[in-house]
Amino acid sequence: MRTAPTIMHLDMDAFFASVEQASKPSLRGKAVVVGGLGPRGVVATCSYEARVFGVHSAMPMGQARRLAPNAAYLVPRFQLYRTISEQVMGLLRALSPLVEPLSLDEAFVDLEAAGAAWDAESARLAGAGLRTAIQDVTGLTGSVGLAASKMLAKIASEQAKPDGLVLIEPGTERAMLGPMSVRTLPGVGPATGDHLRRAGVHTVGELAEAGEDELVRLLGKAHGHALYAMALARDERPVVAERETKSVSVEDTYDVDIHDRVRVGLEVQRLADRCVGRLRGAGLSGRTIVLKVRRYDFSTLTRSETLRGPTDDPAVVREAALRLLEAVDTTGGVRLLGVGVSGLADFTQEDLFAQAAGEQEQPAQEERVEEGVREPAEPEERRWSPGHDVRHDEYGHGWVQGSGLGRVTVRFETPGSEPGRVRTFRVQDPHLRPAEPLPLVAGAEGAGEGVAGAAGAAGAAGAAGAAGAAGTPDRVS
DNA sequence: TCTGGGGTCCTAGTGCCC
DNA sequence: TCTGGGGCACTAGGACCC
Repeated sequence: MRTAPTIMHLDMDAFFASVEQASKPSLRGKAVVVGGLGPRGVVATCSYEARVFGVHSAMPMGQARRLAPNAAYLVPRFQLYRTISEQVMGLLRALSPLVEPLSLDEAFVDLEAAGAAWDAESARLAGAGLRTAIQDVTGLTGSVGLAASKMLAKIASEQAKPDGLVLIEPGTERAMLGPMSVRTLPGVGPATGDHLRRAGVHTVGELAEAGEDELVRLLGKAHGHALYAMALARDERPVVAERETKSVSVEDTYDVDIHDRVRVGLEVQRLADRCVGRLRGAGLSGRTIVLKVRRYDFSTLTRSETLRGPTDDPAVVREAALRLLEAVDTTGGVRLLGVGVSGLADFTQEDLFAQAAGEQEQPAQEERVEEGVREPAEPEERRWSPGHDVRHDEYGHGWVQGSGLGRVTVRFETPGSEPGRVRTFRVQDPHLRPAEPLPLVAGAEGAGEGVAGAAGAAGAAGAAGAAGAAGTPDRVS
């Protein structure tokens, strides 16, 4: 392990919710919950204001609504988050070529690799500079952890949240870790935590005292060795810039359990097509087809089949997935279906079977799937998702606050404006159209088209708290 | 109250080959 | 010829992460 704290972990604060607050002035300082809004949705992220009520990630949305009934509930806008994430990753890469993204809002950076830092002081300066740059470019805050290993840098950034910087001085690690809960360590979730607790191990210090042999006996070889090393603050994993994708999958949870076997089959084919679309988009093919079924009682099973060679042929994947489905009992209903491909290669080598199957190939597009299985088609029923941007011919740029009963409620404001007013329209109003998100900071590029009206710095303190998240419409057009 | 979606990694059982 | 063991591929499931 290195002797200077030159590994950095960046974690954007409540990322999805913060992006929504930055783009919607009326939500700043308010409880914001982002996640699936259907009957089986869960919370993806929520603002710190919502966490005060006990709301947290992975919580069922119904429970969140009971805890924070006045919060703003929005669906995720992944395309926008990806755009902002790319801006942040660009800032990291300007610091060092060795950047390891973990997700849209997290990354490790090896500061030593490019000479960006060599000791505690230079690392702290680099971290502080990065936080300022992120704020300038995106208007958002991120927390930075600096330490001599990835594990410790991640723990440090967790301690730094929200909007802070923590540096763990080399030599102090074990004393710091000792009293912490075992759940602090990466890889210790509810199951392992419970397992350890039953064995009388609660803290990282007790984990180290238990000894390697005991941990291997309790948790298995790989996990036991890894956890013992972490308990001693030993972590030699390097920052890896390029990671190969190992599998590609898509899955859907249905609002209501599906009982009809024919419908299940159609859904599996639709998922197979979507999965192949992703696979092809990434220039990949794969050998192993995986079907995932979650039944009415939440029991989950997977079935897989390995082909003779990698494929990206939708017909081949569809047929394999349907063969796997034949061996699954779906009586009682299914709540989730998924199709995945693993054993990936960056080439396609269709074998004879695949070619034979290709002779009766059908188009990969989802349009192939029969009606009645899919979402209602536009434009008969225009759908206005909460949180999505819109433009009105007369009132300009805004976002959907809610819709129902043939009405859609829109708040007209932009990232740089004061909190805006709410108006309600008919869902079919010809003057209202979906719009691209505006940049969070005036002048920042790439967050969408049409920067008009986005003047002024995002995050302006004066904008916070001036309007309720669920304001009453003041006009119906 | 009732549990998303997209991943990675590990373990254990089984069958096959040498 | 029989048996055992190692190595490997495959399959299924579980835990964990964001």
